[in-house]
Parts: sequence; C-alpha cells; structure tokens
Amino acid sequence: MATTRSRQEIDSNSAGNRDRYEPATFEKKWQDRWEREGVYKVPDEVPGKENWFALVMFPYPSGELHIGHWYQYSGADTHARFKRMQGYNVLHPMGFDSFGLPAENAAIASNIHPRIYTETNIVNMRRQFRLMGGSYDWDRELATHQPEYYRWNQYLFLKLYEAGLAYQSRGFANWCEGCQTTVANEQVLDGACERCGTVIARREMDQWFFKITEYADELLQMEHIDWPNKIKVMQTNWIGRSQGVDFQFDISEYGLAEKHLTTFTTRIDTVYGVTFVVLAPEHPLVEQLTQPEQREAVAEYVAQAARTTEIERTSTEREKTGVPIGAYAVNPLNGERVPILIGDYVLATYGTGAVMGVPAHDERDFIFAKKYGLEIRVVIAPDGWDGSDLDGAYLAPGKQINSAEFDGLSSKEGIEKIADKIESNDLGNRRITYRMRDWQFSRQRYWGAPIPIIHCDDCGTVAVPEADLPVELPQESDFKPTGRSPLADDPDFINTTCPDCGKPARRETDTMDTFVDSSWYHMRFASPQLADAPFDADAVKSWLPVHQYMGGAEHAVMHLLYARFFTKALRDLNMVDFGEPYSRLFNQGLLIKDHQKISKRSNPLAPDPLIDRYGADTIRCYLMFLGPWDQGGDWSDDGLAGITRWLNRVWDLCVRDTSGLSSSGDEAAEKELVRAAHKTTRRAVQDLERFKFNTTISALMELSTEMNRQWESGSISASTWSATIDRMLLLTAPLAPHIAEELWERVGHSFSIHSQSLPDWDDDLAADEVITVVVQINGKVRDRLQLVANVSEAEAFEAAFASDKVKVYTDDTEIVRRIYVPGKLVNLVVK
RNA sequence: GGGGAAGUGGCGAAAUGGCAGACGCGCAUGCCUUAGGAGCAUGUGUCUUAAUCGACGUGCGGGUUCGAAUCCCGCCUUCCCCA
Repeated sequence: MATTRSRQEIDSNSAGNRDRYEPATFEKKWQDRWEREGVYKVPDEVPGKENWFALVMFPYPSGELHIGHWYQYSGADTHARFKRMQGYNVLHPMGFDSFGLPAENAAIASNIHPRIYTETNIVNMRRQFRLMGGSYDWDRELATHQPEYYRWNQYLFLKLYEAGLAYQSRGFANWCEGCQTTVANEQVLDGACERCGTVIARREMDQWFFKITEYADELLQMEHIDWPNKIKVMQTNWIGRSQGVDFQFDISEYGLAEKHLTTFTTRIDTVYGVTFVVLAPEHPLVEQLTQPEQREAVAEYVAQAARTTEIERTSTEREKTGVPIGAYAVNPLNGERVPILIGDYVLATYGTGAVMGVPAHDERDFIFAKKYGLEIRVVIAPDGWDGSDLDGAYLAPGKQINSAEFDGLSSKEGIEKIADKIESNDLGNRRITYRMRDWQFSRQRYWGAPIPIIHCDDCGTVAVPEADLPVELPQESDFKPTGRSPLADDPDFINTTCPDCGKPARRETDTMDTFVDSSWYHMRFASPQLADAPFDADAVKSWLPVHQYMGGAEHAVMHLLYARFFTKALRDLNMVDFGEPYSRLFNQGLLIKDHQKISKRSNPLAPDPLIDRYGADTIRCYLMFLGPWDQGGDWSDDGLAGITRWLNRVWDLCVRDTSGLSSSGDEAAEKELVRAAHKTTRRAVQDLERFKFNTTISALMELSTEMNRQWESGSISASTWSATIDRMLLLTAPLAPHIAEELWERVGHSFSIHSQSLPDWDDDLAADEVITVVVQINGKVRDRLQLVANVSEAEAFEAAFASDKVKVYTDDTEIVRRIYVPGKLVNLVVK
C-alpha cells in the first residue's frame, strides 16, 4: 500500500486532500461490524413486529459468484432490507444447494472428492456473499450435502413412503448418457437433458417415484397465491389436465385373456367416425395380437420405434408412420370391425397407449389415413358443409351426423350423451388424465442423499428405521459414474442386515434428485440447527409460508412445482398446516452479456475485480439501475460512470461543512426542498415495494441534484438540510448499504442505519403549489398554463380562453365540447 | 403448429387512457485543471429554422376515444414455454 498509491489517493492529494468517496476504505469495516454486532440476526419472534420471510433461491456451490448471481442476490437483498426498514422482523437466510451433478461433474473433472470440492467452493462463495453486503443471518446457513440436513430428507422420504406417496416401479425411464443417470420428465427439454444437452434415451429400469399426480387437481388451484401469471400458465400447461373417456373395443375373437382393447379419447363425440385403432409400439397387447404374416414387419417397426426419441415421435413436423398388425377390433357402438395398427406417434405412457383413429376429426389421424388409404368418415359436420371430401381434419365443434341416434345433436351435447351411453352399457368410463407423470426422483449417481431403503430376499423392500438415520454417504467410495450407482460397487455400503428379520440384505444404492432437497429447505431455515426433527413446529408457524420468494423463472415446472407438492403432502401428514410454500413469488429477469447468458462455464464475469475498482455499492446500484428487475438486462461497463457520479455526489452532499448554514432559511426555498424530499420518499417507497429499483434510483438521483441546487442558493437552514440528508440516506440504505452506513455515522448518527425505520411521507408536503395545466385543441397541445394547485374547473377554462395561443384556434369556431381533467388538462373540441 | 411476453432517441430506459423520451450512458460546447478515464455548467428525438413558431414521431396497417406508447383487431420481428 505504501508503494502503490491508488489513483484516488493521488486525486485526493492533488485536490487538496478533499474528502472523497473511496469505498475500499470502509466497506469491509462495516461488513465486519454488521456481523460482529449481529445486525441481521433474527429471532423467531419480536414483540410488536410482524415477521417477513424473504427467501431467495439458494445457489449451487459452483465455486464463484458471477455477476449474474449478483444481479439476483443484490435485488433480493435490497427488497429484504427494504422490508426490514419498514419495520418487519425479516428472515433473509442463505444456504447452498450442494448436492447434485454440477458439483459432482466438476469434482470428477478435477479429480477431487465432491465433498472437498463442494466445501471449498462454499467457503469462497460465503466470502463473496459478504463482499456484496448481503444482509444474511449466517447463523441459519444450511448446505444440503451435510448429513445433518439430508438425514431429514431421508426422514421425509420415509414419511411419504409410509403414506404411499413414494414407490418403486419398473418402467421406461429417461436415461441421460452424458450424466449417466435417469432424469425426471421435468428435466427433459426438447428431448434433451436439461443439464448437459445429451439426447435422452428410453431405458427400462427400476426407479423411485413420488406420487405428484395424486395432487394434480390441487396443484392446478393457484388463485390464492400471488405469483406471476406466466408461471401459473406454465404449471397449468405442464399438468395438462384433460377430460375424456376410456372406451373399450372388443377383441374377444382372438381368444386372449384380455377381451377388450381400451382407448382413451377426449373426443368421444367422434366415436362413430372410427376407421382404425392405433396402438403404441410398446403396448402390451401388440405381441399377442400380431398375426403371423405381419410378425416380421411389426418386429422391425417396434425395434425402430425403440431407437426413436419421444420428442421425434410426437413432433408435428415428422411424417406419421405405422404398420398394420393384421388384427381387428370391433367398435361396440356400431359393430364395425376396424384394423389395428401400431404407430410411434402414440405413446405408451399417455392415456392408455391406444387411440381410436378418427381421420376426419384429428390431424394426425387424417394424415395417417391418407397415407395408408383408410376410410375418412365425417361425423361432425362443419357449418354449411356440402358433403364433399375434407381437405384436412375438421377439429372444431359442429353437428353430429352418421352417428346413429345422436344425429342432429351438437358435438358438445354429443360428448355428454355418448359418454352416458358408454357408461350405462359398461363399454367404458369417463376419465380425467394428466400430461404430468409421477416425479421420478432416483438417480444413479454418488453425490446425493441415499434413499433409505433395504432390500431383503425374504421381507422385500424395507424402510430403514428412523433411528438408523442418516444413511450416510460413504466417504471413500469411488464416485465416478459407471451407469449404475457408484454406491452399488461399495460392499461396505451395500451389505447390511434386514431391519425386520435380521438376515443379510442389500441397501438401495440410488440417490435422490436434488430437487428433493430444495422442496423443503424453506422449512429447514426456520430451525436450521434442530437435531431431532426436520423443523420446529413453532418456528415454522412463525415464519411460513414464505412471504416473498425470489428467483428465476427457469424453475417453473421443476423446483416450484415439486415444492408445492411437498408442502401439500406434508400438510396431509399433519406436519404443517398450510398447503402452499411461497405466498408471493417474484421472478427476476436474466442478466446477459454479449447476447449470452452469464455462467461460470461459458461467459464468466467475475465480480471481485469490479468491486476492487468500483466498490460493492456501485455494482449493486448499477445492476439495479439497468432496467426493471423482472426484465433482466445486458451487462456492459459503459453505464457504471453514472452510478459512480451519483454516489460521489451523495458523498459530497453529506460531508459538506454545514457550520455556515443559518438557523432559519428562506421560507420558499425550504418548502421546495421539503417537497422534493417528500416526493422522493413516496416514489422510492412505492417503487421498492414493487421491485422497481431502477426508478427508485432515478428518484434519488433527482433528489441529490435538487439538494445541490438548493445548497447553491444558500437559503436552506441547517435543520432542514440535515433532515433532508437523513431522509436521502435512509432511502439509499437498502440499495447501497455500505455508503449509507458510513455517511450515517459521519453526519453524527449512531450505528446502525439498517436498524432504522424508513421515513414517512406527507402528501400535503409533497404537493406542488403551482401546477402545469395543458391546453389541447382537438387533442393537440397548444399551450401550457401555470396555475395554482387547487384551481377550479371554471378558473381553468377561463385561463385557457385567455391564452393568445389558444385564441388563434378558437376564434371563428364553434366549441362543441370541453373536457377537463382536474389539475392536468383542458381539451377544447372545436369545429 | 399452439400458448405467453415484448418491440419507444445513437444506447439502457421512463410514462399503463391525459405534456412521449424522466433518470442515466454517450455526444457537443464552455469552465476548472500541468494533466484527465476527475469535477462543474449548458445543450442533445427527427425535419425545418439564425432562434422561435411549426410539422412529424413509440415495429407496420386499421379501429375505439375529445384524447392512444398505453385499450381492441390484423400483420411483421424478437425472446420464453410447450408440441
């Protein structure tokens, strides 16, 4: 330091030791003192204060906070600080989502044990969160890879398992070759792995599921939560509720055990238009129904379908293919015998894996029928249809024709009446299906919470007794992925005894999806150190549900859906008394740089050098000033100067020598300054509440300009000046916590500004005395009048007619209408 | 293909039925300075003008209204989600 003088030191020396804003000289000092004095420590209850749980989605410990993290976390911190200064008892905790593939893959790449890698990263990121000036209560920090945390993951799993909400089942799972594990449907984007982009394959294996579908209908109820509509729409679409009918075709002629072939349709009104039936290639009856002469073609097609991804199979662009299997099914409503085909656009996992082919009224069936020369029979007549062939499938409602006794009904009535007939004749049932599948949460990887299950040859699947939790991850396992869980190759881990019969047994070796960890972490924050339960009932009552949740929209149908499910399940187990985890949700936008998402791997921008150069407050404010927080922004260094200048100006205003100010200033000037202060307070408080940090900063910039102007006029009293300084600092504190604290001390107040209340505003003091009334002629602005604030309508018109600029347009014309908007505008409509 | 969000100066943006472009960047001119990646002042949508006045102006085209960036309809473009 003695030899390398900073630019700012040189500046201040050459400027005659002027007192300048040098964040490096005090930011750390305040961070240390906030921590030492526990400014952000929060007890569960404070008399006279309402609790406010401000939760921001916790990060993966990837190693470095990048500027995108800063964007997310400084906005959330600003809002939490705002709420604290509004008088709430604010819980704003931080933790680490420290299990999972990113840490594990990075650890493998650098050949370090995932635990060492993760914990090293956490140390660094905790340091960086401090540099940012986050108002976290570090006593409540949690990390999901710690046995103290994941034992409760295992505990909650057991509770769900006992309640029948977790189960193991064999079936086709989404296999990611890149990640060497299965992933849930929610983690497949466009047929590829959400994490690594590898195309997902189908692989049949034993997997664990949570019965999220049991809550499908309740998950659709979102009127009572204050969430962005966008997220609600995405969840609704993901759940994909559709009402339809299971309808049974007769296949008894083949003498199989199964006498019926069940199809699912949402358009039972078109049932008289069925001219074929399509099965998914994986449908269990395909094998038995296929006739000898078709066997070869069918086998080939089934094999080919198995190699095709689900996304390809259902793509609307792709040609629909299929092969007949030589068998027929009888439509019991009209006795018609129609061919059965297999087609890969039918998925085994949706509905019943079989659909009735109605080419006249379904696009895919239409193309399919054209291609294979199948009959296209119209049963829903379009308006004014002349009986000629259709150019394409007719999907809209219409009138039933060719539909036996239902002819003449509207298709809407047809849906109900035909369903009634099917149910009363025992040919099928109304059924609701969902696009959403159960949540497949077992992973064949090392770095996750072991599923606490023991497999015994005699007793079957046995839950690990609660007293034996946690089932700890073995420290010394070879953690490299092999296609099955690395735990399966660790004899010390896998070999155990059955809790029921005591004979040798094997442990389950799959680990849990990390979304299990994050489905309840908000509850753990209420009592993070509790040793004998996942959470303390009283603490949960104090803090939950989360008042304000903040984070990215990319979790819409993953974390946010899973957490809602978990909360409802725990409610039904009488562990909590609410069904929604997050009462209010706000999604910040994405910060990009050079048209790319900022991430550690692809496009890093490290904040540490920026802080060295500009200070944490400058970076925080700059990020918040880019634009509305929910819209995201584009990082560039260009605009930083504006924030630097503003904070310099704030500094300069606060360190001025006020000894020359008089005890009574000029009345008009004082009024003007007070008005500016109250207006700014109103704007800032209202905008902070709505996460409009950019306009909050604009308002504060305007106030600092106005303060300087009034100072120059020399007619402000010492008391008004200092009251305005206080107001400005209090409003700046949530955004720029360090400079606000430093100046709060310098102007003579005691520690800490962050324990103060935000100032109130008085609408009367904020009101202008003179207002500008716009005069329009036929909607065009022709003059602007300066009038007293409480001007009457008559006076306003009188003033308007007196204006020479207006007279030009009103002479020799007839005024047909006059509009008056109080305090704002006069509009004269002339002819 | 379906659903959703958005489109405003050279740039980030503000205004959600009533003065378009607040605030900031950049730029220009001037002041201060040995110096400027510092500070201060003034100006800055386009056309026209010496300057005013005036005209035009919120992706494009229509509509509703005394009045539309804002509401409605159609189109184009970009982004997100789902196929």
